[in-house]
Amino acid sequence: MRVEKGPERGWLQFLILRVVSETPSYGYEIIKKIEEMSHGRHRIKTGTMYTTLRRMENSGLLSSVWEKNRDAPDKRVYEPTKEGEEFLKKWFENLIESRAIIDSMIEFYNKKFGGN
Amino acid sequence: MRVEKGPERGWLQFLILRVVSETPSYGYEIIKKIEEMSHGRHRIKTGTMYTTLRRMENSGLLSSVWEKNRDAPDKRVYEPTKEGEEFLKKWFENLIESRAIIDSMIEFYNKKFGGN
DNA sequence: ATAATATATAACATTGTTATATATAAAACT
DNA sequence: AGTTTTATATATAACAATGTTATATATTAT
Repeated sequence: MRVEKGPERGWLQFLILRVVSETPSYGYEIIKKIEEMSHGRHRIKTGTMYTTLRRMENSGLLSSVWEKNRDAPDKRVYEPTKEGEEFLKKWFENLIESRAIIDSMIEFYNKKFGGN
Repeated sequence: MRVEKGPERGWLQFLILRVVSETPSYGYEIIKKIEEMSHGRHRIKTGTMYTTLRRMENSGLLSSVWEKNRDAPDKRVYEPTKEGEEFLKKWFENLIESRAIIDSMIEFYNKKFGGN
C-alpha cells in the first residue's frame, strides 16, 4: 500500500489506527473515541466507519475477531496488523514533518486575515 | 460547496488557494511555489494540478484569465473568487483548531514509538 | 415506544494519480 | 546551421482511493 506524504490523505485511517493501536476496539466505540479525542470535531457516521474498517482489513492494515456477548450484540474487535503499525508510524513521521509547514501557514493566515 | 472540518480533505485545494490568494498565478508556477513552500515535500504532477484547477474553477473557487505572451506560451492566470477566499479562511480556522489535536497526536507518538 | 448500542453495504461524490498529448523557447550539442 | 534536449506551459481521459448518504437489521436499556 502506498503511504502518503502529508496530512492530506487517509486522515480517517490514521485516526482509526491511532485508536486501535492503543487498545483494540470496535466500530461503534472507535467513533466515540475519535469524537472524544478531537473534542467533538470528528463525528464519523457509522456508514463511513464500517466501510473504512472493512477496506482497511481488506488492504491488510487491520485484523478483527468477533467478541461474543450474551447480554449484548456481538462486537467485531479490530487491532492493527504489523503493516498497520508501520503505516501509523510513517503517518506520524509525516505529520511531524508537516507541522512546520502548518505553522508557517497559520502565520500567513494571521498576516492576511488579521488574526491574533 | 461543502466545507470540510479538518486537515483531512481538500489539502491540495487549500494549498492552491493559499498561493493564489497572495498573488494570482498559473498552474506551472503554482506547482513550483507549493514545492518551495513545503520544502520539497509536495511535488504536484502537472496532471494533478491542471485537473484540480479546472475543477476548482467549475465549482466556483477560482476564476482565470489568459495572459497572452509574444515570446512564451500563453498562461492561464488564476485568482480566488469571493467564495474561494471564504473557503480558504474556513480552512485556516479549521487548521488552527486542529493544531491542538495534532500536537496531542504527536505526544502520543512520542510515548508509543519512543521519539525524542 | 423510544433511545442507545452494534454492524453492514450499495450507490454516490469527491479528491488525487497516471499516462499521455500538444506546443513554444532556450540551451547544449555536433 | 541544424539537431537534440531541457524547461516552460496547458490539457484531459481513465483510473484509484477516500469519504458520504441512505438504508437495513438486530439487541438491550429506559
